[in-house]
Amino acid sequence: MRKIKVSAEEQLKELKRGTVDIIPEDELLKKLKKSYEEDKPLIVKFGADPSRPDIHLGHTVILQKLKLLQDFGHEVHFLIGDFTARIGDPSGKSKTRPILTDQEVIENAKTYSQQVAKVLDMEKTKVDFNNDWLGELSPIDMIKIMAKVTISSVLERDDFTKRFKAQEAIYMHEFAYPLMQGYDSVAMDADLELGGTDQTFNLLMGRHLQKAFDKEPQCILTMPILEGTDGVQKMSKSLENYISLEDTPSDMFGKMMSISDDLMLKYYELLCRRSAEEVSELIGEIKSGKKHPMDAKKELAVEIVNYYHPEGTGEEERKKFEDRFAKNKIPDDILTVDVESGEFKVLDFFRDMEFIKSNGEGRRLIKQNAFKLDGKACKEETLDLKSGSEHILKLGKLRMAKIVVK
RNA sequence: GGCGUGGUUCCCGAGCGGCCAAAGGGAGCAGACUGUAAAUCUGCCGGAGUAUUCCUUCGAAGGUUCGAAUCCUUCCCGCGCCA
Repeated sequence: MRKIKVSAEEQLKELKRGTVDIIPEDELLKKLKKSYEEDKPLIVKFGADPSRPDIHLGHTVILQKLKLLQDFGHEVHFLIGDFTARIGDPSGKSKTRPILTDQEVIENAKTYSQQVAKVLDMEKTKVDFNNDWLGELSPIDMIKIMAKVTISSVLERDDFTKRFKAQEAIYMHEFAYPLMQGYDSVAMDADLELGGTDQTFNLLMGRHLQKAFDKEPQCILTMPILEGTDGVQKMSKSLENYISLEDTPSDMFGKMMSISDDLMLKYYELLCRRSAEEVSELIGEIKSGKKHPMDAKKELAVEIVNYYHPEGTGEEERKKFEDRFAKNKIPDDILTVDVESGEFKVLDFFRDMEFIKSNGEGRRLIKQNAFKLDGKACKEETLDLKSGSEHILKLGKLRMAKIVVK
């Protein structure tokens, strides 16, 4: 049975959707053609840093492309950078990132694959660890790799340029990072590597090193960086603007609804699974006012939730959301706590619930009318509770709990 | 190695002996307005207390002083120039 079923031209057309760059496009087409003719899958590389096992929607932009490649019959290699993780982080942000133990790396890799499985077909995915070959390199080998790359070319990397100009520290090992990552491509004989645009330099390094080691150079496909829920910075865990694949359905839905309309359009382009025509038509309708942006956003939220949770969850969440916010109903699954009757210290309760970090914060919120008792703003810090009664306590829009008085 | 310059609260960044829990901006939180959107406006934004008050904080440790983020000493770290 044929492995590669779709013609090279068609593959390329689909692959191009949403990409920023394919370097170089004609070369990729050639590879695709050859693979089609010989029925030999391309080796597709995607690297991941095992120190952050929480996958979010930003990652899925690329994962979906990988899935597409799998569907075409190509061989996706999911590379866990267990060696590079031990060198440290090149972003410069966190110098003191703890060095992972082997155990942790294995654990993280496991979690990683579990999450990736929500998009990729793991049966068809090869998981590689770069320590397998990088760990075998001798100092001489390392130096031989280094001899292939000039300082100025590394310094050209956007990230380094900025830090250099800003007079921030750059350490030697950070220079080594892209080299190691690039050498992975040599070791893997990668035909194509995917990454975000922020990875362009590292991806090109793979290409460069492959040439330097007399291998056929890989092509590169870059995807846009998805902005996080704040709409400005890239989606990342450390910026806390991310939507995790592990988020509960209601969190996922709520986070999707909190994005701006502009951002929603981008999300449509990069995250939804509809065809390019459908998306552009929808965008046209929104812009012309034919479709209300909120409806469009709800539809997208439903779609996303359904994809990462059981089918139908999205519709349920939509209903809950509408009840809760449009109709102002209290959700059925509200956090419920039994309390003693009599004197009730509101601040202590909110602290126990971890709604607030300090009493001062709680007092401020109360002063600002954020505390609602059974739907009405309340300024009291101490309540007198009668046994048998029930109350809904809200602090702002999202923090709420029901108390049942014994 | 020498010289210079800098390390401030979640981030950026003012302050350079008392009026400093420390300007301003960003982020965050709350309120108004909405579509739980964005934008905008308002308030808050180290901890404890109802509070005029106290405690902890300005790279680290000592010191000077009635009093230090601010001055001195040593140390640690960044950056630049020279070598």
